[in-house]
Amino acid sequence: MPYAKDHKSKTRARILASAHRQFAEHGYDAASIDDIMKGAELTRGGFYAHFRNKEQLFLETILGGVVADGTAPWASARDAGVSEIEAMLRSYLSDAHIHEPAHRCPLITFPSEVARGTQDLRHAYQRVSLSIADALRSSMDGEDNRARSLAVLSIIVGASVLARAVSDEGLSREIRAASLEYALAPTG
Amino acid sequence: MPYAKDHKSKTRARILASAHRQFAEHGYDAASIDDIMKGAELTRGGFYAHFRNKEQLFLETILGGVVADGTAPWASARDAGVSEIEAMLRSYLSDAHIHEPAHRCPLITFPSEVARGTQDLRHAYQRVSLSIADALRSSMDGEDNRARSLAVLSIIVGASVLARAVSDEGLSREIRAASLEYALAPTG
DNA sequence: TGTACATCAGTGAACGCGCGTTCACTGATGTAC
DNA sequence: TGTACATCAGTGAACGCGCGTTCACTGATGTAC
Repeated sequence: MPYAKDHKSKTRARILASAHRQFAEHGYDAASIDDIMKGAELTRGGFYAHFRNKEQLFLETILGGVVADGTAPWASARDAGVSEIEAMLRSYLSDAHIHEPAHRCPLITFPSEVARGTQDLRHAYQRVSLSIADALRSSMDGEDNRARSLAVLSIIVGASVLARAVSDEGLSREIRAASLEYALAPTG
Repeated sequence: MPYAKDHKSKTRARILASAHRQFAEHGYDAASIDDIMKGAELTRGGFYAHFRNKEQLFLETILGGVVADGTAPWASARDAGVSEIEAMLRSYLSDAHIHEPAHRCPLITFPSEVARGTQDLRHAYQRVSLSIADALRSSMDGEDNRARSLAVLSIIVGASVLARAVSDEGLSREIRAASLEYALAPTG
């Protein structure tokens, strides 16, 4: 047993973290394995000892978002004086989350890539979607909230996608504010 | 004057149409100028007589969506027995629009590419966003609907993005149905 | 009406480049004695 | 405690390939006479 037994898994995690950054910033095609490995302080050849190929790395990058992580913007949160659901939505739509270069949530960082991708990729994206919808749902009042949680997920995903792709920061904020209000409004 | 005077502009339009198809199906990076030109029944060298480079072609592809087009899914429409806004939302979220390979609306076809793109690209995306929001707004009852039109735009964009990227067709429909209902619900 | 010509849209070979992936190797390190 | 060894994570040159872009050219066509 050369090397400690968690040595390889730690290296693998470093590659995944670097991959997330590179994919988020440049997109799937434009992020190169060379740059990803450099970001993990390794050289390109070592990549294939950890992942089958680039496609599998991307899939794991997306699935990484589903891992329980208390700092994720869709994690349960509670600010002073606002409901749990409001705190989650505000965090998800915050300037910090929208403009972070290595965007946390795969749903709004890789929508085009996944829509054009393999069934495996879409399956991973679906898992993340349902996981976030469940997190939203469990912080909503009332019962039988499945439909409402999916609609609210649509709102925050749409608002985030638009907010990031629009050129005017004022409009970006306006879209998020209008969407937040709409998402929180009671429906009959 | 060799060639009729609309000859070049017709060729240009053919290239744009082919580009939209290729970009929508494969994404910006994976769509090659070679394939785009083949789709317009031309060869690669001729491209640069029509467009400065690939980037400019992409920008014009996105702006093409803003052009008045009665057949666009966000165009004014009226089905029997439903309000104008409901007809528009149903059309936008229909199976036909969501699963069309050469997806019509640039907002849901190129979100990742634009978010990572140049200011010019985001400006074009913003113009399309506002144009569709205006179309929604003008078919809404009541006044001062700017905020509501932006929120509804977020819902249909988010629902479409999720619906296309998810692996299960049943979930895709469920997301769209829940989002449609939420978008049409009166808010207070 | 028929022909020579000038124009310029379109051709296709060529360019340099960076990509994903492979592979023979190197060398750091835990274990056995 | 000290040393030789086997292991295997990581290296980096090399591969074939397709990309965006350039450019010298070809040849179809409207116009002038």
